[in-house]
Amino acid sequence: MATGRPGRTRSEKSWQAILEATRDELAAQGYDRLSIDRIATAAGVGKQTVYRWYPSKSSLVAECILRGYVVTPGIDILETGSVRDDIAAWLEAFAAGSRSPGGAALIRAGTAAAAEDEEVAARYAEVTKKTEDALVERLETGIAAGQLPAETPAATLAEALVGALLFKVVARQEISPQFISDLLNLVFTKESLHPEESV
Amino acid sequence: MATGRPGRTRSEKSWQAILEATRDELAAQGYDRLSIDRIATAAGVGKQTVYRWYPSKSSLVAECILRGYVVTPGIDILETGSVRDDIAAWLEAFAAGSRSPGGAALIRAGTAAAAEDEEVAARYAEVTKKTEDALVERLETGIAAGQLPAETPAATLAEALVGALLFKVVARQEISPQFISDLLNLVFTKESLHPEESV
Amino acid sequence: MATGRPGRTRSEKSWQAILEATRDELAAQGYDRLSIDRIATAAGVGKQTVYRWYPSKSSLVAECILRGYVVTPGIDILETGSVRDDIAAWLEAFAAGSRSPGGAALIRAGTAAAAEDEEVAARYAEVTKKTEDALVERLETGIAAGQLPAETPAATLAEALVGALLFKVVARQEISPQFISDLLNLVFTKESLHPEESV
Amino acid sequence: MATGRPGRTRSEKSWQAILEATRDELAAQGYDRLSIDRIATAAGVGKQTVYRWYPSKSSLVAECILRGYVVTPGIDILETGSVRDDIAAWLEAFAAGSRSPGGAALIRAGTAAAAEDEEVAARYAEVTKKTEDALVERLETGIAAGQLPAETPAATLAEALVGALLFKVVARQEISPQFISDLLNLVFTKESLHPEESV
DNA sequence: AAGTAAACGAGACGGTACGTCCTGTCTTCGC
DNA sequence: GCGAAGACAGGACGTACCGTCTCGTTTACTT
Repeated sequence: MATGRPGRTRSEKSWQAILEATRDELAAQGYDRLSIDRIATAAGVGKQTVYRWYPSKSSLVAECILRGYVVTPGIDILETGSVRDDIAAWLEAFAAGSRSPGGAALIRAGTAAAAEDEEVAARYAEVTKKTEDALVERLETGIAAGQLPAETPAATLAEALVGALLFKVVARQEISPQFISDLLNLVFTKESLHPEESV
Repeated sequence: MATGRPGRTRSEKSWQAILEATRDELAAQGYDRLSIDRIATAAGVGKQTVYRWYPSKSSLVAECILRGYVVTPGIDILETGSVRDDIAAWLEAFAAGSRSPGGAALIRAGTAAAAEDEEVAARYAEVTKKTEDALVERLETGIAAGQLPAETPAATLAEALVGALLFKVVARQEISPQFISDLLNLVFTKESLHPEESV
Repeated sequence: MATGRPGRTRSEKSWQAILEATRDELAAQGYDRLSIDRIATAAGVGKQTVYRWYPSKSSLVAECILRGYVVTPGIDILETGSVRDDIAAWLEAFAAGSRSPGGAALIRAGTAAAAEDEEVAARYAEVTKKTEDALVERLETGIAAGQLPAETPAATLAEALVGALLFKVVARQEISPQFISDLLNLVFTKESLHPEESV
Repeated sequence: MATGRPGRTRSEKSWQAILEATRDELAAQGYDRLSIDRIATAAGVGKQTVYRWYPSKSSLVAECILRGYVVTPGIDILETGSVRDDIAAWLEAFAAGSRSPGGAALIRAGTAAAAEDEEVAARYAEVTKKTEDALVERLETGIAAGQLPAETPAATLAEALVGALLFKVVARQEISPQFISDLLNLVFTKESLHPEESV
């Protein structure tokens, strides 16, 4: 695979080691305690190599987020026939992820990074958008199946759900079964077309 | 104001100058670019004075947040008779606040701080809780007035609304009238007791 | 010992540790392999403390030289009655110093530093001047005693002697007894008033 | 010009460009601020090509010195009949060289390099030796002509003269006509066989 | 003419050191 | 005795070079 450019080709291996080290540091230390020195050492790489790939701490983190190393609120949403069940499964999957060892730490670090830096925010939004799109798709199937009111604003609903969950993680509150159940009740109101509901 | 102790009393003025300088730095630089050195200089205060009041960057920011210097999603919620109108007014007030010059920057800095530090997260939750409580109160008045279903989980709804809004700010997306309108439609479903709504 | 200035007083101890560490590094590594990092670590001092005292590697070395940590071609010149014997003793003392473990290394490092940096050169000249002055004083006593021609240009002679010796050290050549003896014969020529000479 | 070996022949042009770039850097920056990177770039050459010719900064400088790019204290010594006049001419030529723009800078850089590195010192000594040999030759002619005492130690005298001059350059002092005149008076004492001298 | 191999320019690699900034602590003076 | 001023040890920053190691290309010698 010729590059056409002179000089040694950039090391794919170093690049991956950098991203992995960054993820580990993010989970262990959070965003503002990240140290490029430490990342480079952990990755077995010169500091200059880190800077050759990414000009700043924030763009490095942005890349990690974009590549799903950090915030991946599970894109896979089931399609079992019941929208409510599928959304419930997704909520529980997210809650489970946020309870895993580094899970919440990574989400918090990523959110902090997004809150502090415009570029990171853009990547963060890109990634959450994917989840929201998957949610929207499932919600619209539900609308088509008559399981949700026709005028449900799916995109906004998806955004609100993601926001609510991330907020819980940032505020360091547990995403309890009760919370999930309440959210479901809000989305699928009594008046909705899914009358068998109970908390 | 005699303290009964010998020696010079701690300067209230210094203390305020510190908090104000911190707020300004937070708005201008964000959380991880905060510098105690700069804060002390800007406040015209010795570094030790800062540390005398607050043992760390995070607890200083925690205090700023707690005292409403940073994230204040307007606690005052109207009671005009229509829950929907009152919630709409609150949403719009928040949106307006997030569009003001330092408004979004402060919210983002505070959120980043909360995401990175447990103590800050606790204060952050304390502050958002006040807003949520006010929302809950208004929602329950609405329920009592029959403007919302009896089984509406007010606390969770309040949390989700706050989360959704903060997420928009972090992701650097505008809180559009459409978004607000959609949120209202989600809360006050067509089948709800407020049928005259339209986007 | 009041300084009149606020703030912590500069640590005399740190300062001495820095100079000693510098001297050790100079002897061990030479001038251009000096590392401020290493000096600071060896002195048990923060790098900033080094820079607070000296703005650059060269001014640090300049100070070391000036304080006699580096090039001290023995100022003490005897006054036994015979100029020739006294100068011979001094030459031999210098030769001995240049043969001691770190002796030659320090002289070379200091000379390299002087050759590369104007400020160091000034201090270097200051120090060698002291030796030259002592030599001149002794030579003039000798002239007065009729042991040297009246018109001997003592200052230039002193400078030439110092230069010749330093050159030998830089060129990494031994200062042999023969060389010393030859120098003496040049200064105290056969025609001079010290007729008992033999190589 | 067949080499008998396969592969591209080493580029004479690159080699010269390297030496010239090194000399320019030495004159402009001194020895310890030399940068192989900069030399390679200035010479329009890959860094590896520099290292192919010379394994280190010091051996590169050693070569420059040896090839007379750096320290050339003028070998050509006249033979007019008067030793004193010829030595005087040489001293003045050296003084003139040390006053030329890059002249003193190159001498200082070379001396610094010699003081810091054994290999460079060896080449430096080789080059100064040539000058000393030429001086010795002229001095011995003078001795034979009866213009200097028979027992004059020519080699040591030559070494001392070179050392005295280089020391002046390193110490950044001008080689004044007075200094030259004094040196001559020392070598050719009043009692010597050239009595018509006066300052 | 095709093949082999060394040297070329370019430039990325793992590292070390730079000089600056900041942290949290300690110390000295002035109010 | 508090508070500003500021020095302290320590650690991270982003940059500059070190000497090495590929790249793709050019040039010479060998088949």
